[in-house]
Amino acid sequence: MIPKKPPDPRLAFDPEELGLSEPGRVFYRRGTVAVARSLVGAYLARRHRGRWYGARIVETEAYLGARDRAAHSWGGRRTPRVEPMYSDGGHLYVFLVYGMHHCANVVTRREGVPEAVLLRAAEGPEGAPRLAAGPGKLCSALGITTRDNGLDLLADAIRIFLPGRRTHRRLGVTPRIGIDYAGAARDWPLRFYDKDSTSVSSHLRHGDIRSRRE
DNA sequence: CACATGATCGCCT
DNA sequence: GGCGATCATGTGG
Repeated sequence: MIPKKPPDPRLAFDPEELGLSEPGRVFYRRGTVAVARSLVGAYLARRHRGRWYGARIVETEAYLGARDRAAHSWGGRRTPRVEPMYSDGGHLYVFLVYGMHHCANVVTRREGVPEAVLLRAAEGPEGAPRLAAGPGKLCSALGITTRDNGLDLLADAIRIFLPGRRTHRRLGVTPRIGIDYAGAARDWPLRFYDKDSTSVSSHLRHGDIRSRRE
């Protein structure tokens, strides 16, 4: 069989040592904005050849299904590519953009409600600087490709781990990136990020949003 | 630092 | 046939 693309060895980590735990299905079935906020500070992890590799998520975006012009499922579009967005909360939706970069999404809500959270950036340990600072780089660092499309985050080799309670985190909110075509939805405040992380994606790193004029 | 551009291909119209 | 839920590199100020 064809070997999967391996994760970057610098992302090796131990969920138990960090005191992390996995959420249940109900976590993912909540409102998409709530899930997007909760995932900032959580860990995206992959089991590869008996070891865990993972990175702490520092930036996410919510995509609100049929009513959201920026979402692939806008207007209820249901094509083979988008199909995983219609699955039950807690599944993975991976797609290819610009012919070369992959983007990973966590599906939310119930089966039939096509909403998801785009994982835009994550950070590894010291020594892996900005390895996953962008949606394409995040997938590249963990070796996530369309082969992983549709995986169940509660059963398969890609998982989400939540940090312990009282974990410090300052959450920033802005409009989403790269969706200027989306009409009014362009300005919805659906991007969430860790204000104290240096690994957010490169567009707005040194501060706030650029002015958006029509 | 602020743009501009090229690479590259699956998906949708 | 056109265009992205991107990124690295190159130009100019």
